[in-house]
Amino acid sequence: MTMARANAGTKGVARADREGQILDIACRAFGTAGYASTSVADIAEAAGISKPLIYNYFGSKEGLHALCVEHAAAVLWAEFERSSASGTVGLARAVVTLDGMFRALAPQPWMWRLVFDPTAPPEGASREALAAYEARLFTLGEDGVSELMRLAGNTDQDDTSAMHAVWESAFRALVGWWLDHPEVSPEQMSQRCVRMFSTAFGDLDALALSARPGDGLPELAPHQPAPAPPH
Amino acid sequence: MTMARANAGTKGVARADREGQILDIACRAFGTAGYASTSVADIAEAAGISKPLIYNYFGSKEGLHALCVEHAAAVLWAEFERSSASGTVGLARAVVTLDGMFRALAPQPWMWRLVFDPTAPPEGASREALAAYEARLFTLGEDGVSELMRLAGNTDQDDTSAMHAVWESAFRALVGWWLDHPEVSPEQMSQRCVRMFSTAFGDLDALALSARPGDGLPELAPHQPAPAPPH
DNA sequence: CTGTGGTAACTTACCCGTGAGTCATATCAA
DNA sequence: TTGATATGACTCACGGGTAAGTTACCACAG
Repeated sequence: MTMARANAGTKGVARADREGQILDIACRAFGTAGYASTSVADIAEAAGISKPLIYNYFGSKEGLHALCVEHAAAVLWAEFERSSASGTVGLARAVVTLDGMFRALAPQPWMWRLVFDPTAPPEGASREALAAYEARLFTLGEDGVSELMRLAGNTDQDDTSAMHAVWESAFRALVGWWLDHPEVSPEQMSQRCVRMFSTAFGDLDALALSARPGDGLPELAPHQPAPAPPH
Repeated sequence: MTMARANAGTKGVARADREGQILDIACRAFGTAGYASTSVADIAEAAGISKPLIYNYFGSKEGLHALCVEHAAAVLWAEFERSSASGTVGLARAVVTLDGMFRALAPQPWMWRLVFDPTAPPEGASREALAAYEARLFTLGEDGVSELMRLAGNTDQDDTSAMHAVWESAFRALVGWWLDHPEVSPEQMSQRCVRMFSTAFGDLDALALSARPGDGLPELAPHQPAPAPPH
C-alpha cells in the first residue's frame, strides 16, 4: 500500500515496510495460537512470503518473538503507567487500570496472550524483554496492594505478597473473562467490574473512589443498591 | 519388594508393579516439568527402564499422561468433594476448601501442576478425563459464588460468571503462592488465608464462619483486630 | 534332574514426521 | 555491475512410535 521510499537496488517491498508487515502478522499468530504451536512457516504463509525472508530479517524464531513481545509489552505497559499516573488510589485505581486495559485491548485482543503466553520459551531474548516490564508492574501492583492492606490493618509482609498474587490473578481472570465474551464492550465490562467490586467490598464511593470525570471512565453505576453488603 | 504373584514365564518385575512404578515417576515428571517438555525417554530414564516398555504398557505418551491426570484429579477432587460436604457455607467453605487442598498437596505438590498444565494437549484422552471433574468443580464453585453474590444483592448472571472466574483464579493464585513458598506449612497457609479474607472482607466471624472444631482446620486467628476494615 | 518349549519382561536399533535454520540462486532497480 | 529483495530445496536435531530380538523364569516330558 505505502511505497515508503524504496532504496537503491530495491526490488519488491522495502525492508522497513516488510518488517512491519511481518511483525504485525507474527503478533497475531503468536498471540492467537501461542508461541509453541506457531511455526515460522505458518507466519511466512500468512504474510504471503517465504520462510528464509523471515530469517534474513529477524535471525530466528525467538528473535521475531522477542520483537513481538517487546511491542505488545510497550503498548500494555504504557497503559499501566497511564493508569498509575491517573491520580486515583485504592480500588478506584484498580478500576481505572482495568478500564484502560479493556480499551487498549479492544482493537487488538491478541496482545494479551502474547504477553502472558505459558508456551513461550522460559528463558531467552523474549523473556528478558519482559523481565524489565514485569519488574516495573510488580512494584506498581505491590504498592497499591500494600497500601490497601495497610489501610485494612494488615502489614504482614508475606500476607501482602500473597494478596498481590491474588490481585494479579484476579486481574488476569477479569481480562480473560472479557476476552471470552467478545460481545461485551469495554465500557460494559468496566461497569461490570465496578459492580463486582461493589458487591464484594461494599459501596465503593465510601472508599475514596474519586475517578475524575472526563477521564474516559464511565460513570459509576452499581447494579443494585446492594441492600445487604457482605460486611 | 513385593513379589505380587509371579505367573508362568515371568522375568524381572511383575507388570502391575512396574506399571505403578512408571506411573509414579511419570506423575512427578509431568507435574514438575509439564507435559510438553517431558519426553517419554526422560521418564524411561528416570524409571531406569527403556522406552518401548512404556509403550508396551501404556500405548502412547498421551495414554500415560491420561492415567497420571486421572490419578491426580481423583485425589484432588476427592478433597473438593470432602470440603463441599463439610457443612460449611460461604467464605468459611472457601477456607475449608483451601485448607483441605493444602493438606492434600503437601506430600505431593506436583499433583497441582499435573492437573492445571497449560502445555497439556488441548484435546485427547487426558483432557476428556479432566472434563468430567472440571464440570463437577464448576458447579460446586458456581453454586458457592452465586450464593454469596445473592447475599450481597447481586443476581446478575454474567456478574456471577465473572466472579466465579475471579474466585477460581484467586484460588489458584493462593495455591500457587504456597507452592512457591515450600517452607510454609499447610496450617500456616490456612491461617494466612483466614487473615487475608479477614483483611479483605472484614471480620469473618460475623459472616457465618462456623468451621466446626476438630475438623482439622486450625483455630481462626486474625493477624490483627483490623481497626479500620476497608468497608 | 535335565532339557525343551512357551511366555512374560525387557532392550537395541531403527523409522519417520515435524519444524528450526541454511545455502545457493534468481530477479530486478539503480 | 552491484546490491537489495526474495525463494526453492535442502540439512539437521528432536521426539514419538515400532519391529525384531534377547533374557529369564516356569511347566512339564522323559
